Amino acid sequence: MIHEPAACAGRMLAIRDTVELLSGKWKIQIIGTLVFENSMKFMELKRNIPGIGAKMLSKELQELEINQLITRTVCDTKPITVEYKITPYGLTLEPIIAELATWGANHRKHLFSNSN
Amino acid sequence: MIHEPAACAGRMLAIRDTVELLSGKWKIQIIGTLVFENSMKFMELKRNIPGIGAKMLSKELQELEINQLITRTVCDTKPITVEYKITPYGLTLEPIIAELATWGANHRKHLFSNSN
DNA sequence: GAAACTAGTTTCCTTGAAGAAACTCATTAT
DNA sequence: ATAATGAGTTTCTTCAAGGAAACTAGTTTC
Repeated sequence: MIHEPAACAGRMLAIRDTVELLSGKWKIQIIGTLVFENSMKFMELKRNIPGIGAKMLSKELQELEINQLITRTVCDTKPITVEYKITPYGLTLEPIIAELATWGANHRKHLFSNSN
Repeated sequence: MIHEPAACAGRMLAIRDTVELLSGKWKIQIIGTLVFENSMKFMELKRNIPGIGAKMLSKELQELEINQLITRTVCDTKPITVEYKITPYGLTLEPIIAELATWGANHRKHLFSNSN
């Protein structure tokens, strides 16, 4: 923990990079699911993430793949299925996901204890 | 780490709660700055966060205050200044901010080692 | 009295993110 | 034949997030 202005600016840059990579309404949820389940088919993901449409799911998955956080594998099944899997690199996001989850869970308690 | 579907759904809910609380282009940066600097005036924040406009800064600060992550204190100076300060509760976001920062920093190295 | 400073607010405008619905295409079950 | 399934793509539309610029208001310095 350094307080030099330069180090601070670099830190803010890093934060912005991460946030931008995970931007979009569904990316964190997709990653969160895949970190947890390791691998899922397109339709399984769609069913698992309530409210998401095919277009959005497809788009977000493409962007995650471009950033090497997940892999896309076409499976030779009838009918064809596509398996999405988290990469080892994608798994390095797990601490972030975990912190978001524990903070959110705690926040519920905080709200409850505050609203008498 | 449980894999029951109910626990998984709850976990996803918690993640969404946190993400929503920090939604908006500037909130994480504001929190990041205030976690680091502890307290700042309106204009200091504006100068510290490149690109943000007065309207957005004001709006995001209001929302953060509503969620008790920061406090707003009018100082009796000439001209008046307003001090924004992170609350103890806001400080509990520090692990998230820290993870975002270290992941982003690491991502830079990853990109570098991957290109050529 | 003009200009400058802090801390905003107001108005007006643009653009991109997101959604809904229909469509493709290959295969297979009825 | 027709419906269903998986994995998308395409089109069309809308709404809200965000930005720019001007404005308020109180005080103070030039």
